[in-house]
Amino acid sequence: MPRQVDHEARRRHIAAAVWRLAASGGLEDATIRRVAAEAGVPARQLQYYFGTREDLLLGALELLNRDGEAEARERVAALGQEPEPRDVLRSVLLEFLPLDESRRQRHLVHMAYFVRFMTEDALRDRIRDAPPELEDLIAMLLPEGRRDEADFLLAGTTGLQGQMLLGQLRAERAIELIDRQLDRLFAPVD
Amino acid sequence: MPRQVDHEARRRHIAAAVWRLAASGGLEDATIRRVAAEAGVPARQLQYYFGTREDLLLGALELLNRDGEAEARERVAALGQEPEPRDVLRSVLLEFLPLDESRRQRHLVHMAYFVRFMTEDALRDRIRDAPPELEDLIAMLLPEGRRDEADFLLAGTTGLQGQMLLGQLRAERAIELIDRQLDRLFAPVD
DNA sequence: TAAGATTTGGTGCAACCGTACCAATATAGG
DNA sequence: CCTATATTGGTACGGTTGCACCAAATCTTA
Repeated sequence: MPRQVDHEARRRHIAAAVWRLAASGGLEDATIRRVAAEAGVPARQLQYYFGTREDLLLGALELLNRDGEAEARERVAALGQEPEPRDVLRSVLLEFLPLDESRRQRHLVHMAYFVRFMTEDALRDRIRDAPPELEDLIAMLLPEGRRDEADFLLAGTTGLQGQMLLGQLRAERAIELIDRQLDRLFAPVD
Repeated sequence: MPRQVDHEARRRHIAAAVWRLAASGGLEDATIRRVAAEAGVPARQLQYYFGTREDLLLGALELLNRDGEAEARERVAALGQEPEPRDVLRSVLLEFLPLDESRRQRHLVHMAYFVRFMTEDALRDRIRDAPPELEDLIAMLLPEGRRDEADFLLAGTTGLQGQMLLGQLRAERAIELIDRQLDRLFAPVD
């Protein structure tokens, strides 16, 4: 057997270049040649490790999501052994806001893929799984499991995400708005 | 003077082709040649009426927004002479949901422009004006003018928009969620 | 060491891109 | 009718795109 290479690492290195380009100029900027230049590798290497451009964009998205979930899980775990439901919920929601460069880039890239999410079947399936379980989780963390409030809370958070990405909303204000909603939802019942 | 042509009509006809392509495949599908074919006019005509491709995309967005505002104003006006604040607010919020093909396409196209909104200065300015006044309006329509609730209500609505566009949420459910929030916000104070 | 599969490098091609350019055409005023 | 000008048509060009293809290089195992 010949020389072995860490495929995962190479793919991640290339994917990171895709993310940077897609975040700054949309998917149309993520051409094979441009990505190769951004990653500092010959264009041929992208062919070898991903195949077609379509496969490259799909693979880059897959890695992005994997990284994002890992990061999110880490931050929730950092809350300690037996965290309050409210703190867990707050942490989950804040994961959707671009509060650091990592999250900002991730959400930006997601926006770049958005139109394709709706028209291309391969991508459609890839996101139709996650959301329901996420809304279940939020509903469970809420007192009395109020489903309507859980759904709107998540919708509101993603809405704030969009406003932040557009530079229309500062982080402090977004967090404040979420905390006010949490205040209300976790208020003692009269 | 030679033959005169209704410029506005021609531009709108071409812009509609841009919308259709951008809604189905993103901005990268809206090439000059493709738009021309979609509109059924020679490519040269796009040059004449819009200039460069950048100008075309900008102009198409401008017309889209103009149409959208007109449609929205119409629907609010249809509420009658002295509508209840709650009905006005509900109507404004529902304008953000893709409840018919017109709105669906409009929001879809906006998503296609999203990444550019953030990176290109020419587009940045074009949207930084509207939002504050919209949030003011919502806050005014709310009892006691609760600014925090107004802001989160708008964010939640745009969040629901995204979920609907992705096919994760049905229209009835989205409207129900909004109505539940309105129930709460317009509930008589104890 | 020999072998053979894995990994690279570079290049070529057909298709498409945006747009500049030049003629031809059509029509409203004189 | 005639002419000036708004409008259209078609094309050509330099550049980029995705990808297929062929050789060379590299390293592990037998």
